Formats: sequence, structure tokens, C-alpha cells
Amino acid sequence: MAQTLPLNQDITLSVIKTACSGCNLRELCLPYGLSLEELERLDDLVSTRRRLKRGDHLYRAGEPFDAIYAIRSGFFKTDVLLEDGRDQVTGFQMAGELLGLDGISSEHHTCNAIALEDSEICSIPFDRLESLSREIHALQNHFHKVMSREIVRDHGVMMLLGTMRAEERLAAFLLNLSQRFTARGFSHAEFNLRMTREEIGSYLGLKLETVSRAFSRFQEEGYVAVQQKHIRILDVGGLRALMNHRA
Amino acid sequence: MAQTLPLNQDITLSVIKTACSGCNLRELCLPYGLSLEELERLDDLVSTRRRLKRGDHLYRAGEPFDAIYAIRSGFFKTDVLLEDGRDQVTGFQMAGELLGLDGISSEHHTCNAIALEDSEICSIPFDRLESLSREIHALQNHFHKVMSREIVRDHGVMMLLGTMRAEERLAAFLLNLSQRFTARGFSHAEFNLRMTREEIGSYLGLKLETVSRAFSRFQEEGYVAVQQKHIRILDVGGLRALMNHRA
DNA sequence: TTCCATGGTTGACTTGGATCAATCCAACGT
DNA sequence: ACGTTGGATTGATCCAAGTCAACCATGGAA
Repeated sequence: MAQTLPLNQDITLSVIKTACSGCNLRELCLPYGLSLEELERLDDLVSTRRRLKRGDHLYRAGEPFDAIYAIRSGFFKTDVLLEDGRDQVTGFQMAGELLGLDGISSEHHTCNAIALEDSEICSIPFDRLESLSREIHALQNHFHKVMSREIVRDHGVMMLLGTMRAEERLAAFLLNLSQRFTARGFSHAEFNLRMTREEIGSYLGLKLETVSRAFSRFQEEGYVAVQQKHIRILDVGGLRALMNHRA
Repeated sequence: MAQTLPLNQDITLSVIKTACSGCNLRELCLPYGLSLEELERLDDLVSTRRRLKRGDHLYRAGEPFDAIYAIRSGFFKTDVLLEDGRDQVTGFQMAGELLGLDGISSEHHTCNAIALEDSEICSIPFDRLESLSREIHALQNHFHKVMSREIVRDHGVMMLLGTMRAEERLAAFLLNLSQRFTARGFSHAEFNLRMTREEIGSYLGLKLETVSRAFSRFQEEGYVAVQQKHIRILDVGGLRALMNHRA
């Protein structure tokens, strides 16, 4: 009898054996810089993979934290919710990036992580990551660098939100996406957005109409070709200039 | 002959013996949760203290990173500078808080840290912190929590910049300061701002005039008494309501 | 094939905060 | 005591982005 198809969310969160040592993302992800032998020790730790369908929550704000997650494939957003109902997207994450670092401080997740397309993630139990990184210096240092990089990234977003005007923000956003796709071997010039205009707006501190208008403007100016979620960057220099335009 | 007064910045960065085990900030700072014996091992590591005068840079963006810093007394700001000349204050730090975590990722500082009043800091060589935290589990875990807390804090600022209006931002800012002063045993209701309106504005993504107007408005409404840099909070609830006012 | 539902675009109008500019105030050095 | 200087306040005006609203496009479901 053939394997039955998953019928609901719980079942689709299936668990598969995985191995960092064979993962093509190892140069982007946690294993960066480890020796073969160290890599094998990491394999023991990162033992489970989980599939999520578009729209599934990987975790929710308030849930107890006990693992961080590496994105094996797919695309995520994280968002925070204020008591008064306001919310904001705090980031978009793609393959090779880590999710859940914010949960370490209070041992509870402080944001929601939601798959924007069908995705696969590796769970890394945090206590075991800590023990292993007490033994493997390179792992420890790399993990610290990953956390620190997250802080630097957030400072960049604060900068964007605090000092840039709408079109500058969107230009910065597109260039950032392009750069991250490039690092993963995809085209730097052509890609599909996984998020809606509203989600982009939330991340950039803008309303969806403003995002839409900025896209139209970019198209008029010949910087990009936009067709719904499909983006083709025609003039990187133009976008870059626009981004740095202010005194 | 009496000791001569320091004549310039280099000399004022004097070096003194220090000890975490005797520091009254140890419950707020890095030593949190360590046993006495562990504390003594940390003392060896955090061996130098440095005095800075108001306006001195603790470090500058671009400089090589090799230590993080704990504020022993005083008040700092950090700011980032964009290529095009724009800059933004990314945070204000007070006693017991750590500076320099952003430098770990690239092994270079990515922002400037500037004393807003005469201050004293403890240097913690980062490679030695890593070795010690490979041996002391509690130190390792606490350090991870501190980094994670920084990420959570940044998300809060992103939220503020992305979704709040001017008066809400300033209310959030005042409540945050008040809460941090309280945690250090100072009055929650009365304190002196160490930064200018312009610096507050930069941090909050507002112009200094807007900050000034918001202060005046708060005063009219009876939420606070403002006299230049001296702030007295009269109605915490009012501020809190104002902050959460939006749908 | 048609009908929804969701997401995207565009237009008209409003508004919060920026900008420009004139004082005001307090601290400090002489 | 006086003038200087950096910071703060306040007013008048302007504009970028928000709001409200109509309409279009796409992709499923029936």
C-alpha cells in the first residue's frame, strides 16, 4: 500500500534524518569553518528535519524555547505582536539562515516564525549546541559570529527605518534580497518575491500602497521590471544611487 | 609631589585594577549567576578598567575588535554612519550593560561608542571570554542570553520605528529609561537625560524639533515635568496608555 | 466556464512630522 | 557681571506618506 498523503498540519510536520556533512548549505550555515571530524559531531546534534507548508508556524511568540532552527530550504518571515494589536515583520529568512536566536534570552520565543513557502528546517537543540560548542572552539566562535551578525543586521534595519524615505527603503530591500539570492547561487537580477506588498510594507515601516507606488515608480524609471511577485532588476547602479541619494 | 592631573584624552584613559567579585553591578552584568569560585576566575579576565571623559570614543566603527566592554559607571551612546553621511544613534547604554557585541561578527567594530558623561568601563578580551565560557557553563549560557537580549531589544526598536507615531515613541523611550534606572536602584520617576534632543530624535527616527514639541505636549497633559534635561514622570499610566493608544 | 477571494494598482485627499527660522535659556570662561 | 555658545523651544509652512476608495489581475473552487 502506498504511503498516505499528509492530511493536516500536524502530520505534515514530518521528521526526517538529516546530516550537516552532506548539506550543500554548510558553507552558509552553522557548520561553516568546521573540520570533517567536527562536522560529524554536529551531525549527531542536528538530527531532525521538519517540513512545513506555506503558512505553517515554525514557532509562536510565547512558546518555550529549546532549539534554534536552520533553514534547509524555503522562505520564512518573523513577526512581533504588540499588546495593542500592532504587529511588524522583523525579518525574512532564507536557506542557510538561523531562526530562533531571540528566544535564548528569556527561554521563550519572542516572535512568530511563519513559512512563506513550503520549507524544510533542521532543529538544533540549544542545550546540546551549547555543550558541543564548549568542545569545538570553531563552532563556538562561529555561533557567536552568527548572533553578532544578527545584531548588525538589526542595526541596519533600524538605520533604514530611522533615516530613509520610502523609495530608499524599498531599494535597500531589493538590493539586500538580490545579494542574498546571489550568495545562494541564484540569479542576482531575477527572482520571485515570496511575501506580499503588505508584508514588505510592514518590514519597511510603510503601507502597502506606498510599497506598490514605489514599485511602479521604479518600473517607470527603468530600474526594475515588476510583474506581481516577479522581479527583474535592470539597473543595480540606479537602485544603489537612489538608496544613497540623501545628504 | 602630588599626582599631576591628566592633560589629554590618551592619559585620561587610565588603567586600574578591577574585580567583578566586588562589583555592585555583578547581578546586572556579565557575572550574573556565577558561583563565587567562578567569579574569581572571571576577575582574572576582566583585569583592566578604563576611564573616559564625556565625549570620548570608547571605540570607532572600523577599528579591529578584540574586546567587549562592560559599563562600570556612566552613560554611552552608540551610533552608525552610512556612506552617504546619514547617521543614527542605535542605542543608549548605562551601567552594567555590555558594549561591542556587534563587532564579533566581522572582527571589526561596526559602530561608534561615545561616552555621554564621564564614565568607567571594564575591558573583557573576547578570546579569553570565549575560552572561559568553554569552561564555565553558566558564563557561556549567560553570555548567550545577553546577546539574545540585544536582538530582542533591537526588535523592539524596529517595532517602535516601524509602527509608532512620534509621541508614542517618546513615551516608550521615557518608560524604558525609567525602567532601566529603577533596575539600578535609582528613582523611576525622576532622572536626568544624558543626551540631547537631537540624539533622542536620531534614536527615535525623529527630528529634534519634534522631540521638543512632544516633551512640551507631555508637560501640558501633565504626564511629565520637563526642565531641560531634568525629567520627572508624573503619570506613568498616562504615558503607558499613550504608548498603546493606536489600534 | 464562472465566481470568488486575495492581492495589487491607482487616484484623490488629508495629515503628521519635516523644514526653515526666530528666539530663548543656561552654563561657562574670562 | 558679561558675552559666547550649544542646546531647547516655538511658530509658520510644506510635503511625503497615510488614508480612503475604486478598480484590476490571478488563481482556485464549484
